[in-house]
This record gives sequence, structure tokens and C-alpha cells, in this order.
Amino acid sequence: MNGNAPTLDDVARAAGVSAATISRCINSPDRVAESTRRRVQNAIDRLGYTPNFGGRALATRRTNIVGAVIPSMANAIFAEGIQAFQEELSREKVTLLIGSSNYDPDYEFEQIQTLISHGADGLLLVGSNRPERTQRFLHARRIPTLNVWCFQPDPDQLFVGFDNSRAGADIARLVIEYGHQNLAIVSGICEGNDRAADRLAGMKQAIGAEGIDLEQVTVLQTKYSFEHAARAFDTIIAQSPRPTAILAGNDVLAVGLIERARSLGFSVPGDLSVTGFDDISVAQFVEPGLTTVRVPQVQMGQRAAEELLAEIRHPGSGKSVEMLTHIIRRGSLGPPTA
Amino acid sequence: MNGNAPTLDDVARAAGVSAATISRCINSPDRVAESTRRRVQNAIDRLGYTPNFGGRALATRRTNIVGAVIPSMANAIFAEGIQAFQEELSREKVTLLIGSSNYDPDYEFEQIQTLISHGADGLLLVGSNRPERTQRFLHARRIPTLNVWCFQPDPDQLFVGFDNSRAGADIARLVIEYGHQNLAIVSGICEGNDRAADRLAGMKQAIGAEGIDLEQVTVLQTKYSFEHAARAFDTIIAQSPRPTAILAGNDVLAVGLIERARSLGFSVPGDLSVTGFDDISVAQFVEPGLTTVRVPQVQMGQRAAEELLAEIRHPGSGKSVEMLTHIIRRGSLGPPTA
DNA sequence: GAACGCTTTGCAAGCGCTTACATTTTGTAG
DNA sequence: CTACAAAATGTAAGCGCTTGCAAAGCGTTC
Repeated sequence: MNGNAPTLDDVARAAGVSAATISRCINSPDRVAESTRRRVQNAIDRLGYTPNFGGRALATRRTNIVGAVIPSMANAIFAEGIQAFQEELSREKVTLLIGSSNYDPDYEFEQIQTLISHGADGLLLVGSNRPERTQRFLHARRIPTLNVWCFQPDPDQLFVGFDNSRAGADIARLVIEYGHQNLAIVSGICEGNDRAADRLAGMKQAIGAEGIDLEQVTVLQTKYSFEHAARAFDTIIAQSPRPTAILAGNDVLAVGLIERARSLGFSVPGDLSVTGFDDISVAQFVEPGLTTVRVPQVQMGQRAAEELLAEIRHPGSGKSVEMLTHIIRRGSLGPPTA
Repeated sequence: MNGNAPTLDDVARAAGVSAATISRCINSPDRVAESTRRRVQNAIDRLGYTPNFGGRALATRRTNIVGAVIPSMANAIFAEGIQAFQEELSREKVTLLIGSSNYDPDYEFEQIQTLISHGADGLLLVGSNRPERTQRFLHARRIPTLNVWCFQPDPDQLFVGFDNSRAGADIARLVIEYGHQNLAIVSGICEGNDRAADRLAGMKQAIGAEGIDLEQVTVLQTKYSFEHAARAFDTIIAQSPRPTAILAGNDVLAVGLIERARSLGFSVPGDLSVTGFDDISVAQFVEPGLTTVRVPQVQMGQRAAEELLAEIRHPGSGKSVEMLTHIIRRGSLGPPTA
């Protein structure tokens, strides 16, 4: 915001019309006579006028800003989706206000408040499981909100995502189909992270359903980093009987596991198979390529933008969308060694 | 912005004081008596009041929103830096409005306009080389602007970055030190991208200075994607004499080159060395690890936030900062085969 | 040429907040 | 108890824009 920027009145004076006319020229040009419109446009250009944001926001009670809180930006997982989201918004002249929560619900709440206090007309949030007070806040303020990366058939909320649990079950089933009986799971930390929790639950459920004793399956929860994954690997590899396959809760963990395995001299998938989840771009560049669950990030981002905008413009009109995931087979999953 | 949200006046009425007092309670609590402050705070909590953004922006002529236009979000290159930038802003209760330009100057200009029209108090931009009209716009509006990812000793602009040219020269020199005489360069597209151009210029300069005939060095410019890199590789490998080392303009290209090389059966660095630039996180996870230029992204993001905020709050007080890069040696660069 | 309807424009009342200035309250010293 | 300064609060004038309503302009029609 600029101290000496020209205002509507300046333009009005310059063009010899009233401020209202200028405003109409900008917001509904067809309600203004062709000739005046030209004159006004001229004045606007000459003065280099741009509408003042505050004034406009105050008068229209709308900012055309949408907020998004994602767990992390450093992490490739959300990058593509958010990029698609942003592009879609941009098409509608809406911009993106971004916050990141670092996977911490309290911090997420703080970010949400900040975004709202900075005028966000609506919010994109990742996942659905958040503390009572966050829910209350959102609800009390009647803030259009859309959750991505998960799906629930709850008519009171908006989702554009997929069923993490089912996808988790899918990949677990595939691993078992390959003949693995001795499994380990390296999950993200489930507390406060419904996606991690659902994936894990899905995996467990499928494993149980296939007749494998869940007691025998080591489950580790760890932070999303190569380092943590490496440590998890060390724990798992020390066990006996040693698992022949490790299911990772996401690709970052999976890549970390593979790296650690190889640097310790294990062959993947010869000695040990590894699967991931998310299909981030590294997944195809590790050696061996990662067998993982492909999440339609770009589609998800686009669709989320559409539905959220719909909900903002006409409350109640946004729809939930369930997307489908599918498994991408690459080299990291093979049959167990006899 | 919410239709039925409580306003300052509502709170004033509820607390039995004037609106001005409420405002002071919020913005300069020490100018208000302890007892009233408590009473007011109480009313605020009870009503669930949050200041209206438009009103505030209008009155203070400030939004506490900072805009950033980065070439791409899908790309890991800017993720870490922007995350650090955002965290630093967040500490100061400033939020980040994000646009992405897709490496296109026109689109960048458009995004800049959008951000400004959405109230950004200042702007973070990547690189420095932009069209006349963008410069004019920024200058005419007196918008505090800071450029990252490059550095120039220009007192009229703010930079927090490094010397791409020197870094390019450094890595080229290292490659030559290893004994390579037959080189190729796969650069990003230089037009409209000063960083790519500077890196390339630096490499060329160093190569020339080391007595290698630049005519003999193939230089390809291509988009930042694994696909394009693979195609570039195909071109280069068909040449004779075949280069023994390829210098890539960034890590995405380098990884793409390595992947393609390996999938065609070439060994890296046995048959061919490859170097990168940026040290994105994949760089350490490709096989072999990428020898590349480490860019202090996190520091750069933090420092950029500090300086930009300084410039916004007290125009003229932001300082340019030159950061240093250094080379990370991993396995992808080795001596040429005899 | 009067009456009517349509389009184009102007008027003026906010939107919710901050802040300079005026006023009241409180505290303190003489 | 008075006088005065300091602290606390209130008053009111904007900040720049949108928009309902009224007025004016203009072309038709009878």
C-alpha cells in the first residue's frame, strides 16, 4: 500500500466524472457508456491507478484471497498439488496466502488464525483430523473450508481427496501377493495426522485379512525425513526373523529406507522389498524405482480450487470429490528370497 | 470476510467503552488501564471478535502481507528457501502471498500485479533480469522489492543472493582440475533467466581461461525437466569426440542426465562425469551422488525476509547481502577415462 | 410535443478501523 | 483543599471503495 498512490477520486477528477462511474468502469464496464469508458480508461492509465486493496476489501467484504495451510513446503509431497491449486486460483484472479504447520496441530491453528486475520475468504487444509478448538473456530466464523488429501462421506465438510485407508490396504495386499509373509511398516507419526493413521490402519487391516498375524508385524512411527527413515531401517533389520518387505507410509520414508539398505550392502528388492506412498518425483529416480501409490496431486489441487471457490461464492454449492489412487509398479518390490 | 462477524463497535458496546479504546487494547495495550483491558479482553473473547482485515488495511495503509513470485513451485529448487522465508515472516505475523511465474517474464509481471492489487506490502522476486515495464511498474509504485538467487552491486536494488557466474566458474574449474578436456554444458534457458545465463557465462569464462577452446564445447539450453535433460544427453552422447564430462545448469538437469546415461548403459563417472548446481535434496539420493554447487537456500530465505521487512518498515533500511556458495563433492565427478 | 421507458451518471451512505485531538479522570505536590 | 500534570478515555474525522437510489439524458411512440 502506497502513500501517494492516486485514488478513485483523483481519477474521477481527471476524467471529469464521479467516483461511482470510475468504480463501475472497473467492476462492470457494460453499465457505462462506451465513450466515458474510454475517457476513464485513459485517465486510469495516465495516472497509473490501481484500486486500493483495503478500501475494496472493506466495501465488498471480500478479498479474493484464499489461504492454504500445508504441513510443509520444504517437502516435495505437497508442492505439485499446491502449484496446481495456485494456477487454478490465478485463473480466477484469486491469490494464495500460504502458511505451513510443520505437522503440528497447534501451529496449524495459529496459521489458520493468521490467514483469516489477513483476510482469506476461504481455506484449504490438509487432512481432516484437527483439535476441537480449531473446528470450533472455523465453524463459528463460518469460514469456507476444504480438506484435501483425504476423503470422508461427511456432508458437513468438504473433501477433495482419496481414501488413504483403502490405498494402504491395496499396497499391502500387493506386497503379500508377491509372497511376502514377514512384513514391517514404517509409518509417519499418526498422532494428529489422519492420513498417516489411515494408511497404517488400511495396511494393518489388509494384512490381518490375508491371514498374517499382526503381532508379528513391526510397526514403527517416525518423522518424515531420510535420517529418521535410516534409523528405522536399522531397527528393523536387526530383528529376527528379518522382514522381507517394508511398507513405508510415504515416499520420503521409502527412499530413506532404500538408501540406508543399499549403503549397508543390502540389495533391494533382492534382500528386501520396499514400497512407498505418494509417488513424488524422486520415486522414479531412486535405484531401484519405487513401487508406490500414485496420488493424483495435480487433479486434486485443481479440483480443490474449483470447489473451494464455488463454496466461497455460493456457500453450500461446493461439492466433495473422491479421487482414486492406483499403484505404480517399479523395481523396489519383488518376490521374497527363499 | 464474514457477513455477521462482530465489529469493533459491538465489542465496544459489550464492554461499555468506546471503539477507540478497543482499538488501543489491541494495538497498544500499554496505553490502556489494566482493569479496562481485562474487561475488553473479556468481551473480545466472549464475542469471538477478530479485527476486520479490510478496515484495518484501509486505516493503516498496511496489510502485513508480503508477496513472492517464484518461477515454479512444483520444482524442489525453491521449496526450502521459500519455506525458510515464510517461517521468518510468520514470526513477525506477516503472511506470504504466493505467485508462480513458470519462468515466463510476462506471466511474472501479471503475478506481480495481482499480488500488489491484493495488497502486498512488499515483494520477493527471483533473479533480477526483468522487462522494462516490470521495472517501471515496481518503481512507479515504489514497492519495496528484494531479489534473491543472485547478487549485483547495484545500490538501487536489494539483493540477497550469490554470484552465479563465480559459482559456475568454480565448478567448471573443478571439472577441469580432474583432467577433463572434452566438455559439454547443458544449461537452462538463458533468455529471461539471469541465473541460468550467469552460470553459463561463468562456466564458459573459466573454461576459456583454462585454455580450452570454447568452440569445442557443446552448449545446449533446455527446459528444466528430466525429459528435456534426457534428450540433451542423447544429442551430446552422439558427438565425436564424445565429452568426458557434462556440466549441468542445475540439479534437475543433472539428475536427468545421469538417469539417461545409466539407462543407456553408460557408467557415471566411469564413462562420463556429470555435475549439477543447487544441491537440491535429490542430489544426494541419485546414484552416484551428485557433485554440485551448494546454495544456502535456507539462509537466503531467512535473510531475505529480514531485509525485506526492514525495507518495508523503514524504506531505505534494507541491505543487500552477498552469500557464498561452495562445492559439494559426491560421486558423479571423477577423472576421465584414458 | 407529451409521455414513457431505458440507459447512463451522480449522490451519499456506509464498510470497520485507526488516530489526532479534546475531554475527563486520577494522582500528586504544595 | 487546590492546582496542575499525567494517564485514561472519548469524539470524530478520515482511509478508498462500492452500491442503492435518485436524477438526468435520450430515443420511441402515440
